[in-house]
Amino acid sequence: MFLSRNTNTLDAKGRVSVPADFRAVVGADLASGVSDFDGIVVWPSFDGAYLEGGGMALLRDYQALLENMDPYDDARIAFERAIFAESRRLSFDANGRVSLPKELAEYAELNGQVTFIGLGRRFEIWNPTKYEAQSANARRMARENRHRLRLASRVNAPRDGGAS
Amino acid sequence: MFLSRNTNTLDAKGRVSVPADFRAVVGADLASGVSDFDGIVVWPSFDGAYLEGGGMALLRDYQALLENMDPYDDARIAFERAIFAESRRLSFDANGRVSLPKELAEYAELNGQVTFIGLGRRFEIWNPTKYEAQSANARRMARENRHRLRLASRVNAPRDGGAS
DNA sequence: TTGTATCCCATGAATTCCCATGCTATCCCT
DNA sequence: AGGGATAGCATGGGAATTCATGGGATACAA
Repeated sequence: MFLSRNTNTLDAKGRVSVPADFRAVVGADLASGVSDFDGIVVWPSFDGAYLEGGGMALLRDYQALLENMDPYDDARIAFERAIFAESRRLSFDANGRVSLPKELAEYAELNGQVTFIGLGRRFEIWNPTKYEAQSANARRMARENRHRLRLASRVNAPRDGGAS
Repeated sequence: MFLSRNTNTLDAKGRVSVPADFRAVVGADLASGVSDFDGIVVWPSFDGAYLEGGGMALLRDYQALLENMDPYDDARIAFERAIFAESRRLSFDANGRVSLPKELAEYAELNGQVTFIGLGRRFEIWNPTKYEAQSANARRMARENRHRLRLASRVNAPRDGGAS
């Protein structure tokens, strides 16, 4: 599970260290045979100027999701083009860095510093300054909506689960 | 289940012993295969100057809750950013300590002593002095709302019957 | 050549690991 | 029940390892 937020430097050669925690996540997939690729997969978000990424396991999940949609559903085709076609495999070097293709860095307006954001099954890569605003906003909104963060009871799960 | 209140010292290296009871809780998850991580996960509360935490099992529960929401629901994104992105995996050393990242200690204004508060499925980490005021307040409010503390009847009542 | 991508090695800082200690609660034996 | 041994827990400090980062060398393509 990708957790935590981590800012690393993007050097002149376009390399950036992937946080060790993140490497451990995809490393576990590799060890357990879920994946055969020692690295991450990254693509430009279709929702803003940042990148999305994950391990091969995530891509498999998206593949399964899309294969359950109608083959000629326009949305399915659009997702395939926006995610699979735009994504790049970035493999780790001996020190746990990847080299970020220029197009991706430009798309997300990355220079100097980049922030990795763990979001559970996937992660995002942001320009640190751009993420600041997002983060402050998220905290405020999380606080306002905190009544919706109600875990189902583990013992006798009630029917409604009701955020009312 | 995380129970009781426990104050331990935060040393110069930022280490603090996790109460043995708490370690037993996450240890059980580990042994039963619910989790594969021997430690706790901690993040800054978005509701005050204290930390929230739990085991990986808790995070999975939150993940399940969030993945049932619309992927682009603003509240879902806010929770993901406020919890997953801000949380840190803290693994136990051989003596059951974790090292608390500086940002988290600063956020909760922790120095010298920290108080772990067991709250069932999750726990909180407070500056002991700050928690005092909170605690008195909680007792008063619990008293005012005592009529609402009505247990649901259990379908298969166990034999112990025990008003202990 | 020039730019680009990989691989290898070096380094400082931060983190983790390991061992030792005092204290307390528990157990066991008489 | 006394009293001593024992094990678990919280804490301190030093050593070793990992992590992020910079730079040089090498290979390949434009």
